Amino acid sequence: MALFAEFGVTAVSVRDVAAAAGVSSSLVTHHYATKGGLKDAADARALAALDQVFELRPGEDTAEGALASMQTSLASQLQQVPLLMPYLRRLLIDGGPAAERVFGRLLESTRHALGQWQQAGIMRRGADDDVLTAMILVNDLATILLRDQIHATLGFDPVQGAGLQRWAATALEMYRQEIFSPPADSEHDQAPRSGQ
Amino acid sequence: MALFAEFGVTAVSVRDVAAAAGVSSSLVTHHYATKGGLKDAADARALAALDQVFELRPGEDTAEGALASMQTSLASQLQQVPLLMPYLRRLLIDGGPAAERVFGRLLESTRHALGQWQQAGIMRRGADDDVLTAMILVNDLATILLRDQIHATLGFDPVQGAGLQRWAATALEMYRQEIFSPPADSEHDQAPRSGQ
DNA sequence: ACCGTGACTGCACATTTGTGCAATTCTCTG
DNA sequence: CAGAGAATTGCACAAATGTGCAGTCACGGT
Repeated sequence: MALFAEFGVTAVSVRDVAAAAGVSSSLVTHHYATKGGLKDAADARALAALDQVFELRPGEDTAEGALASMQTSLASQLQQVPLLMPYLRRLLIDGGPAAERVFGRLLESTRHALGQWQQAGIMRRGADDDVLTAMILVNDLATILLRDQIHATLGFDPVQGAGLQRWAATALEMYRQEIFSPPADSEHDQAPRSGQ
Repeated sequence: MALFAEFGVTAVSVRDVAAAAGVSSSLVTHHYATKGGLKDAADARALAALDQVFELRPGEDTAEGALASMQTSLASQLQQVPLLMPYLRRLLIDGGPAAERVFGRLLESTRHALGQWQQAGIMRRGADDDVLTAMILVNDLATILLRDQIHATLGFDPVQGAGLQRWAATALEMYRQEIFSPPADSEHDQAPRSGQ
């Protein structure tokens, strides 16, 4: 998974995988039959891990404490399973059925969370909620996809440690302006809104 | 460039390129010496096209009419040079010096545009403007990177025709809430802000 | 003690791929 | 029209790669 994620499937040979695992290349083909089988197994492992991640969600996204943007929750949860984040990146990049499946699932999870936030009154309704949901998800995923570029130009890693805090704070600031309710501690003047 | 963009450099052989061009593989190596030379030439061509795109910008981004989000302007300008958008996608995905260079240039262009908008008073200042600038750029690029996934799940192409209009409208709606000044035709109540 | 099953390996083979080289054809110029 | 230089090609070769096959070794159940 590490090799596939970093260099792409086609750029990695079965012998590379075998060498990284400290075994012979024959053993790899013995277990997974073909290279495609190996790729399928890696995809299945990633999808299973993602499923497990999503199982945890419904319990925690009712309170306002979970409001700290999809970026924070998604990135931190992915952090718990090493290799999953770079592999998810490669999965989305390479496209195909697995990518559509995982993207669809992420979209569904995002839709669910946003729906709860809207019902709780901490998020307003958009004019085009389907597109808005996808856009928020896409914005979050973009941080993963362009992680290296952001790191290289801004000087910090946006999905880890202090860099994540800084990036998430800006995302939160961006979303809080009317998409989410203005924060009470804002230095801007407040005004009643049509929402509630 | 089309083959590199769609399948990645390693997945495309020199013979593939030659076949697509209707010539022998020897001619390709004759002109570009090695496969790396071919890749470098393709990169140079893409970077030159991008440079040309950015030359046009300073003249038009003073008026409020140019406010229609970086997404619209970037995507529509890339549209004028076919192959550039998918190639830019592959460039950013594969990483490397060329990717850093083009990302840095895009970031500089974004910074310039946002600075002018802030000076014109149609955009407020953020708490962390460096990060906010990068985030806006990254959000726009994400539309290109995840184009296929968005298309597959939402049912329309977010970077072309009517789909672009719909996607850009949502982006504009998202950004207009306080990041840009609230539009005058908003149905929400208005309030004075500390900005100006 | 026997043996079947699975982990594991070395070897081989056909195909692909990058690259070099000699030869041929095309094109433009003096 | 002749020839120089570029365009273009066929061929070859070594390295890499996916895949198949026979065989060895460890181990748990009967």
